[in-house]
Amino acid sequence: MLKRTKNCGELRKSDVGSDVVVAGWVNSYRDHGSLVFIDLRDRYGLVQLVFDPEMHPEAHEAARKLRSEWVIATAGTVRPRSEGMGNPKMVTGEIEIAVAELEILNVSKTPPFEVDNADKVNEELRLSHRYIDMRRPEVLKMIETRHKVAKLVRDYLDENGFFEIETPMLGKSTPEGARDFLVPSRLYHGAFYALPQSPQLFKQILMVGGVDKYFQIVRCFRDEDPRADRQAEFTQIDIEMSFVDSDDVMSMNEGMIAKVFNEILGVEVALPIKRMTYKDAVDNYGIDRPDLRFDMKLKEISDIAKDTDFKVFSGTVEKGGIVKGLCAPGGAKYSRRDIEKTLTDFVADFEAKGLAWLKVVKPEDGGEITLASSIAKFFSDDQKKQIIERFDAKEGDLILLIADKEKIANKALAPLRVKLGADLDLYEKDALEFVWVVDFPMLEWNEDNQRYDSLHHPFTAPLESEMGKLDTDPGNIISQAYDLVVNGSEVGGGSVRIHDPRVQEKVFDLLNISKEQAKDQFGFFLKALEYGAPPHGGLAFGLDRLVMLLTGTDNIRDVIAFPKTQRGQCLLTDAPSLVDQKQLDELNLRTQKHLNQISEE
RNA sequence: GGGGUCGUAGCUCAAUUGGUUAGAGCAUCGGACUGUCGAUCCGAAGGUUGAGGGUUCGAGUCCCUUCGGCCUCGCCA
Repeated sequence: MLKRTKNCGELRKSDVGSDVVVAGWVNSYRDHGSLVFIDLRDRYGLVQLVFDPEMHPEAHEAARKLRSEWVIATAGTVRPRSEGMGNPKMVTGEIEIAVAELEILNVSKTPPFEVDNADKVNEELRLSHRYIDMRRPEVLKMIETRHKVAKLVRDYLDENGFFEIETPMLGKSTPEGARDFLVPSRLYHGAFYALPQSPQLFKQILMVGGVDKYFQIVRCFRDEDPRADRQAEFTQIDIEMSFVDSDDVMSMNEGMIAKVFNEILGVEVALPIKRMTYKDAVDNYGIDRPDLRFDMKLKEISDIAKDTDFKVFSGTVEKGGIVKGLCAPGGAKYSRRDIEKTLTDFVADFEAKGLAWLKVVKPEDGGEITLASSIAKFFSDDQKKQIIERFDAKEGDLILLIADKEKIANKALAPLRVKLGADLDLYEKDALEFVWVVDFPMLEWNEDNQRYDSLHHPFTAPLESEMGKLDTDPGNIISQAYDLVVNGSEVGGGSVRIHDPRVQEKVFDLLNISKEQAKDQFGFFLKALEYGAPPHGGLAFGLDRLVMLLTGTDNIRDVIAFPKTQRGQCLLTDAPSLVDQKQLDELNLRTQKHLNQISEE
């Protein structure tokens, strides 16, 4: 076999005259009957090969048979292309290789799609032939970026004294949180392991064990329906530190994030990253992960709305709801149909029952700006003026309002704001806005189950100053949790943990987890806390989302070498699949027919 | 579990209001060609219109069911 001496994509004018062996895949061929040109591709790029029948008839004859994606190695001489023959579109376009010897390393069936046009090909086909899709420079670039991020993270944390430690993948199922993936145990019939949703308890136990600083780039599993930016199997950069407060954790980690963005994108992240309280985020942006690339803050106008003749507004406020909205700069250009159909349908997905709109216009008589709308007649001139002032609205703007329960108004307005920000071009394409969201409530009242849920997770510590509220006012406890948000995407989050077993028991109690349940599910952990647990805290970054931001994609499958579909299938391997009866027998498992199937029989 | 959207040749797409034998570009196969680089030129082959059922004289097109991709609500401590 010809042994490779150079990579295709790295050859330059300076290599002219040297004899090289290159190997790769046939990207394209141009057969002139006499001269044959091949663009050869490897991970590093393309290079043009020339086969000349007068110089090397054997190689030329063989070259005429080459087809797309055949794997070849060639020996030849790098030579310059003469004046006007260069290809400025290729980085190797100033040279070519005059091939003396061709070795066909492997043939290929005609590929189901062309590598050059794969970005236009439907994703299903690309995923089932991921090894072909992967030959695209864009995909290899993602794989490279992901590798670089992992390396930067390892180097940074190593330099700062962290140990990389693996934790078990076969663990104990706990009913809290997301649905577990279960793995049946062969040795204990009827018992199951669960794949980790995160190594949360193990990393805390590592702190109890005196490890002091831990990290792991680790796969996590949550059996919930996927979205564009999440799938059931994902990777976290998991970090934990002892004897720290939340400021220590945030400053250590923003240093790491700044380094990653600097090395990969050349961006200087201004440190320290700014902070915003949970309350400010929800009040001004309707959500705990605000997109700060543009302003357009939400404003509440319940005080004005309650006195208007518009029953939808006044009635909602009377019933304890709010009227809240935003002012879209230049949004008056939307047609009434755009607003009443497209935008109203959009917010309806988030349970908003309606969307009121007011266009900011200048009257024909040239007076002061006012509001025009089918509902404008319900507002007095003074009320219109107050609304305009509240939003600091300008002529040509569009004010959109939702009257509903506060939770629903925020839930609908937050995505509406993001949509309008994009539609109205309110930010630069490559803008990056980082923010730590802090001061989260520790608990959240769950209406359906009539109990508290953890907003973060049950191991999150309250602010020390809030400890007194554990007995008196648990719903208003502020916790020591923090999320790092970039461009409206939560890329990481964590907290200072509870290290006092008495506090931990108290929190379980508030979460309506009985002593027996707590002992059964978390007994091992509570026990560990009793043997000298140091104060500790940490966080976890979503590696997939970080790489998405760094590569500018909004599809998580783009940043995973072997991703799964929306129904959790791997189209390459066809997992999940049925298994042999023998395997089931060994596990003492029997599959159950669906009720519908039974009734059909 | 719900909503939306898409599915036509290997790929990307077209096909008027339900109307003749479902077309085009690329890819494939055969031929021509000494400097191309998305090579060009000539020719050929390629279809259960995702699947099943229905309405109709007639269905890619309308209706029902179903499968799959994507987006999304719920869910995701």
